[in-house]
Amino acid sequence: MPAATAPTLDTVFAALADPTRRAILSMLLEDDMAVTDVAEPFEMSLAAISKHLVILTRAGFISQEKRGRVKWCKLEPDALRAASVWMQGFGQFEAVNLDAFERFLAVELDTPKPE
Amino acid sequence: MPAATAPTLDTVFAALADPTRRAILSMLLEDDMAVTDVAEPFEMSLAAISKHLVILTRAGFISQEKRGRVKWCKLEPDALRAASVWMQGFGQFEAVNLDAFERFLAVELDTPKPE
DNA sequence: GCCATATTCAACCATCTGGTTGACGATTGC
DNA sequence: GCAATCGTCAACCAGATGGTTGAATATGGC
Repeated sequence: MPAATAPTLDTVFAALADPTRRAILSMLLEDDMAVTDVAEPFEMSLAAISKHLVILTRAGFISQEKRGRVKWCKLEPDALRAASVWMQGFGQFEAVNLDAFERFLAVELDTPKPE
Repeated sequence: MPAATAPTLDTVFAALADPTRRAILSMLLEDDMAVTDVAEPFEMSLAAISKHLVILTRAGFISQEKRGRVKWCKLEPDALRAASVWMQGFGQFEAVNLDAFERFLAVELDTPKPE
């Protein structure tokens, strides 16, 4: 389930503004993980990590699927696209930049995508 | 003066998480502006805008130069690079994505850059 | 059935954030 | 010189954020 409500740039950037959450995303880059395993390397309670995961889910960065009693967290890299596109808009200063990136996006945004 | 202390991903993303600040950046995309002019379209006090500009400055997104009694704000698009690079790391999932973006960055990051 | 494991919920707390107002310091123009 | 303009500072406030603990809810294994 990729985020109930369409994530806004607000929620997307706010989610990325916390080092713990960015670290979690990096961990999930390697493989899907159970909540308990995500929490293991951090020096904070499981409940705190659980909250971070809710925020990441609402921002659309991860999806969570419960199999048995463990809940698996999976990275959803598509969520970074909206933010990335917004940011790259500021590259317009250098003509080369926009040009190159538009070609890049032409390929990247090929897949149809609601919202 | 491009930010006294090197901006962290924390400050960069936090700066982008506010709609007012993103709107300010968009305005500055068109041209440099005085603080008063930046504040004009918003329904909040000048002091509030002044605070937002401090946050954007600390994040490295803008620089401010005082000429006479007017302080001019100028966009500094380089600041987006670190964040952009970090984000694109998550594109690694799709080989195409990384490939295209690395070519893109190869050109973009040509200019030498500390940190 | 029962105990252990996995995760969330609820209440609480300190701190950060984004806004306000009013006073203040610089600078300009007449 | 003096009034007006530009911008920040300081104090304050409400609400969000990031953490805690302890209880509650599934589920799995024996």
